[in-house]
Amino acid sequence: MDSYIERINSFIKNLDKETLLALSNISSERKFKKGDLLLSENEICRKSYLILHGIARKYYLNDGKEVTTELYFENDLAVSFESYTLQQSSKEYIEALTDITVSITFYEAFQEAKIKYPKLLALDLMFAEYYGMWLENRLFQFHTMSATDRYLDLIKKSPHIVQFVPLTIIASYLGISLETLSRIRAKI
Amino acid sequence: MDSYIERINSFIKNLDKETLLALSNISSERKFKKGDLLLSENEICRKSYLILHGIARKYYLNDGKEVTTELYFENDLAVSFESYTLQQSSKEYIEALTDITVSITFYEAFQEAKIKYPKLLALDLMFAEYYGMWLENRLFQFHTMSATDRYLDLIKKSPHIVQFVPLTIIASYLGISLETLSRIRAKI
DNA sequence: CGACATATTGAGATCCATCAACCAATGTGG
DNA sequence: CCACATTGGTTGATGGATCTCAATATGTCG
Repeated sequence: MDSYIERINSFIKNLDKETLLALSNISSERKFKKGDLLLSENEICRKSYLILHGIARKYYLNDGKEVTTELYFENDLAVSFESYTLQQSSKEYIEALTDITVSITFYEAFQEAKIKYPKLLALDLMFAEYYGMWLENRLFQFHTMSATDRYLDLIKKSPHIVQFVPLTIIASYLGISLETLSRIRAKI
Repeated sequence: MDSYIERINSFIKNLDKETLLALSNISSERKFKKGDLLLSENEICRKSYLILHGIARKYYLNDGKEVTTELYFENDLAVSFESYTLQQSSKEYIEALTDITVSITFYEAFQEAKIKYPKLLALDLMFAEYYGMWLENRLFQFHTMSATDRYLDLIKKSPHIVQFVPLTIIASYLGISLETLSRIRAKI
């Protein structure tokens, strides 16, 4: 499943020049400061953000508490999936955890480009498929693994996460309390 | 999000005749008996199954225990997503919970048809998007809700499930033990 | 009817959340 | 440069949710 990202990247690299140009024509670079919100609740997610540099996260509020749903690093694509897909108001926030640089593509422009360049449609499908597999894997973890095992799996597969992301956020990403995470770490 | 299914159905209805014909040309109907496996672990999922009548489920084995990941009813599309997408061997089983009738479409034929008929590519994307949103919602439930709340949500949104699916399977679908589910039901 | 799958109920153990106190590092205004 | 606030993390005590094991009940089907 991990190699699917490589397949996507090689698909992008091998796009014809025309399609690549069309894609770059509807994308633009921008910087955000640590703490900035790229998307807020109740906004419609009209842009996708390709993280070029830095770290970001997606979260929602549940009973006033932040629940982190995804952490973004270099080359990750950040969107609030449901809000973006349905162009409806978002339940989620996207926040810069460090100063970041992103490549922004507008939903509307991408939709139009997909009609003209079917390869972009295929690319969109690949992104959706990758996200689906990623979600399935995450669901598997919640369905079958203990808090400790989820943490161990995280540091095994993504050791960089623990280096750069506060434990408070990691705990919420893993669906456990900060205190439990602290105790898990103490035991290892 | 629920209305997205309607959008997909109306998209299908409004397909041009040529595309519809192409689609029906690569599909065929078949019946399975209760208990039959449509897909086994270690097989590659080379077909998608549109449930025309009856009930099915998808599950995997974890420590020898069945973990149900999805329940299928009329008009649901059954595949092992990762196995189907990557054409790699499956970790999951698909099983008929009653006698069922399905419409089968082969992966290979559909891939070819998508190239010739870009609207099928768009349709494939819609299915993937719908599945992604469904997974996000399920993840939300595991991330934030108690066993009781997950059960209440299930009977609210899908009362038919409880009528036709054994509690053992519902418990595993909800990620709780059969005993806990039994106690939850007793309390209501 | 017997046999096997399915569901209920009880008792005890375990995992994890919550509440509260405390600590360390960092940053800021005076 | 200090005093103090803020943020992030640790540790302890306790309770609740849920699991596991075991016994029993109910249902279903040949």
